[in-house]
Amino acid sequence: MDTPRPPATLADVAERAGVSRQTVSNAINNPDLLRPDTLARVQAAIEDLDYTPNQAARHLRTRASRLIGLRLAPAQEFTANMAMDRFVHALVEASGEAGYHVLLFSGGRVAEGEQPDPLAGYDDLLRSTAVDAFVVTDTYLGNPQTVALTQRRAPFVAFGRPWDDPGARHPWVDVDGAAGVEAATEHLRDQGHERIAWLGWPPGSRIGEDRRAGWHRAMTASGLPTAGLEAAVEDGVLAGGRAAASLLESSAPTAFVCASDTLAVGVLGALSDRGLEPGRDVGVVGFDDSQVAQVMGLTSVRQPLEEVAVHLVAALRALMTPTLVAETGVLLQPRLEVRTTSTR
Amino acid sequence: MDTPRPPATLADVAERAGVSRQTVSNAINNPDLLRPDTLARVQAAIEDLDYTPNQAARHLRTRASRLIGLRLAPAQEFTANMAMDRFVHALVEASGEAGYHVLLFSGGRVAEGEQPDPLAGYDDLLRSTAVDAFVVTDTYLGNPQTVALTQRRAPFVAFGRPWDDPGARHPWVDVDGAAGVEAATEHLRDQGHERIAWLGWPPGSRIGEDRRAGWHRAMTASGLPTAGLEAAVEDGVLAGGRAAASLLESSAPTAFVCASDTLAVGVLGALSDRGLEPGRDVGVVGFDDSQVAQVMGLTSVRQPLEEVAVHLVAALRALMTPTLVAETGVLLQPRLEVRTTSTR
DNA sequence: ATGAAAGCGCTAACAG
DNA sequence: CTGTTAGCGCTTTCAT
Repeated sequence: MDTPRPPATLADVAERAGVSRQTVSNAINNPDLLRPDTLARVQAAIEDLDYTPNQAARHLRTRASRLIGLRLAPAQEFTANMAMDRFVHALVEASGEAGYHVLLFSGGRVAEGEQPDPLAGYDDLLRSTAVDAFVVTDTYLGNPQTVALTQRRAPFVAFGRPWDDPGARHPWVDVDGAAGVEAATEHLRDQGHERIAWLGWPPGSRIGEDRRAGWHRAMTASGLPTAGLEAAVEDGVLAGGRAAASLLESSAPTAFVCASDTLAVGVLGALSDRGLEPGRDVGVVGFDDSQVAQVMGLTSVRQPLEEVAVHLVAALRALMTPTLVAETGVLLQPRLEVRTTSTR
Repeated sequence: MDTPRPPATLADVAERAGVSRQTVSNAINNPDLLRPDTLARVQAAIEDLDYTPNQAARHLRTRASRLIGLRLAPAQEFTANMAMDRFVHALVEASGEAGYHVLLFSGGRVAEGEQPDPLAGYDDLLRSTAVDAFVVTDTYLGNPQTVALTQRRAPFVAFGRPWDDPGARHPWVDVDGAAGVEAATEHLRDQGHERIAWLGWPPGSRIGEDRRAGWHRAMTASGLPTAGLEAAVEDGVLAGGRAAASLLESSAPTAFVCASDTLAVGVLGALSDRGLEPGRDVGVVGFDDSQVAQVMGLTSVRQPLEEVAVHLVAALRALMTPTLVAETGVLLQPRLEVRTTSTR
């Protein structure tokens, strides 16, 4: 019990079971090739010896590590990080079910004043056969890495549409932000609101434009006015608060749909300054269903990250199984998490 | 450019450089063994061929994967998850600097009505040589896994003190919660508060008791009253709000120190219900410096997770380097992040 | 300072 | 259905 005996190997099991090493290997990887009684004998030996295959040896032989690489963004990139935690969880879970583990690596230190190298880390991991494939998450940056990875013939799937690259061939999974915002807007309309404002980001963010489109679509479809009812500011509580104050001043909206929970929190602050109560007086909806939203009772659009992860893993498996062919694009629907800031 | 040429191997490099394979290996792992000119020639060949050592082969030979295992807790365990995101980031960063990657695995699905197996996943990863060591984070559960891992002679370090196990021999790193809360309490006292209430968790959580001790220590040291100025409730916004309301009613505190940001948000709600302004009227301090605190302007005790990660990795390296000997315990000081809810 | 030989533990390919 | 042979790419002896 106290001797750190080296772990059993295939050969040990084979000897104990009175079969060849190959048969043990088959017992593990292709059980149906064995006669039931042989199989049972081998399994008993495995049990007795507490045998677990050595991954390194298996990897060397099969040229597969059963590891999926995920790069953690170096800094807080815009707003997407709010949900990163949940996404990582979901991915680990989904990968685990498929027999994969998730290997985290960092974007690498960014030297002062230098552009972060979007490819840092990928290359080494790939060529050193440390991972079998990647999940790329920050495609909204203009996805320089997706084209680079494609060039390198690296197997990868993206969480996020290839917005700027209509020729992209890689599998991707994304969430329909526009539909989410549309549903949020309709929800506010159903609560009796007519002057529903959009608080979004400055132009240039495809995700931001997509979300705004959802608001605009819902408003025009319902015959509601949009003129003067929108503002675009950097993601931040203060900026959101100021923009909300100014909108309240200029165009008297009775509800706000926001591109992020952060902006929505800013709106909440502006309301509080004016003695207005969220929900009863003014409806507010955020985006991402972050911890902030959950804790503050903020109605928010929630991305189905668990589902995203499952689809990503499925695509990955398809990618790595020559006989399977992966869907190239999957668009998932978010859900509106209704809380107190949008109901009277 | 288009041919997916197989990656170069050591032999390729050796041939190109006109040396033996062993020399190339030395060039990489023990450069000082080579004559400068040979070294340069080998390095040029490596460059030309874009060579990266095959990890699987290296792992098999050296019996080390340069992977650190981190288990993601199955569910939302109490309050600690608020900071998990930041911690994972920090660990990935610190590991990367030391040439390690982080392998994430899940606690495994917990069958309906069953106890989650605290050891699920560890065993296989270890024996299959998939990881070299583990970082264990949820020691506050009564750390069943630390003893189990110790028995199995698995190299691991813990984020969290071995509260219930004075005989524990494994390295650990923790944050001095008591000192953090003490500093928070003193900060409120310095702001002129005398009736400072403690809003904590029900007994039974060592972390909770530790934090409470910090408040109590600061109060008695300053000769301030504590009687009737505390409440213990489950972690939650609603529970925190109710407890705060009841304390305000019964003992008129002018400030609250809370065991978590969640509880502090509850206090904020209770204040708002009464038309009291956080900071000006009543001081409020939370714990963890979560996104919620940052977004709401909540003063909070911030754990130095980056530093924790660095120490954990250092301990891990010591553990795996026979010549080095690791410190068994490191206690780090948190920092008070002062925002608007505690200043007038 | 450099090279030759051996083998880590496994599985693919082929025989029987 | 089972066994034999070979070798994945690397590093650790041990010679030179």
